[in-house]
Amino acid sequence: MEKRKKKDLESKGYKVGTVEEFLGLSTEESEYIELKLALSEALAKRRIKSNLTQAQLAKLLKSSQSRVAKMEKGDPSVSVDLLVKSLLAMGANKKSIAKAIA
Amino acid sequence: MEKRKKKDLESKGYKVGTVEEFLGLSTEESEYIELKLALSEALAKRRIKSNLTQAQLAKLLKSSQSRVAKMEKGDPSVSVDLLVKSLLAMGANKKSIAKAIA
DNA sequence: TAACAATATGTCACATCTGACATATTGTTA
DNA sequence: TAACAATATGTCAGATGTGACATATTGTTA
Repeated sequence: MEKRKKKDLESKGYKVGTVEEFLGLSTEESEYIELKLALSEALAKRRIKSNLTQAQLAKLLKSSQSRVAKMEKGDPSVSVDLLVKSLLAMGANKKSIAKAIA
Repeated sequence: MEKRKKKDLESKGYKVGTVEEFLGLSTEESEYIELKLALSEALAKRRIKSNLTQAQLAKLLKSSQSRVAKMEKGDPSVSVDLLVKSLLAMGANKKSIAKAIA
């Protein structure tokens, strides 16, 4: 946000900061969430590109449609492990995963 | 391995191939293991650089010395999640993690 | 080489993740 | 807008991961 606007808002009593500050997240927590989200998105993209439905991908992964949906949404119940394994199962490699994260 | 030597060994009845072939791992599995190992090593490096013992790092992470040892060894009982969270807790960010993996 | 510090290994109770199912919500197409 | 396909959400029993502890092994220093 530009400084001008920030001052304006603050003068009107708004507290202005980053999303992390607003939600009370440490950079550590927000980095973790962002990393997970990056993997989620990479997974969804790959699936779309492969013209698969969540149900079809689920079968491929020996999982379920509902879990795939949660993976793609970055649901808290989904681990980074599962995301990584799923990406690898779809043909990704370390390098492409690194790229997705960075 | 150079082709010459490979032929030699094969002529003597050895089966020569990659480690993955030898262990019967799919590329998917071996990529996963390599990725985990990369994170393990990154963690150990960071700890050494910070002049911490495993016990000290454990305290920092609210974990235990034995778990830190397992993390650094890439023990199967350790998840990628834990490795990532630990790295972030030590000051790493997405970018540095991506770099470690790639 | 004895004493100590650091790291490694095995085990387990408790916590978190997972696939599966049911069901709700949101597209899509006739 | 009805019928259908795809995605999303809630729940739970069983699977897997976790910190903690005990103890073994490996380094280090006197």
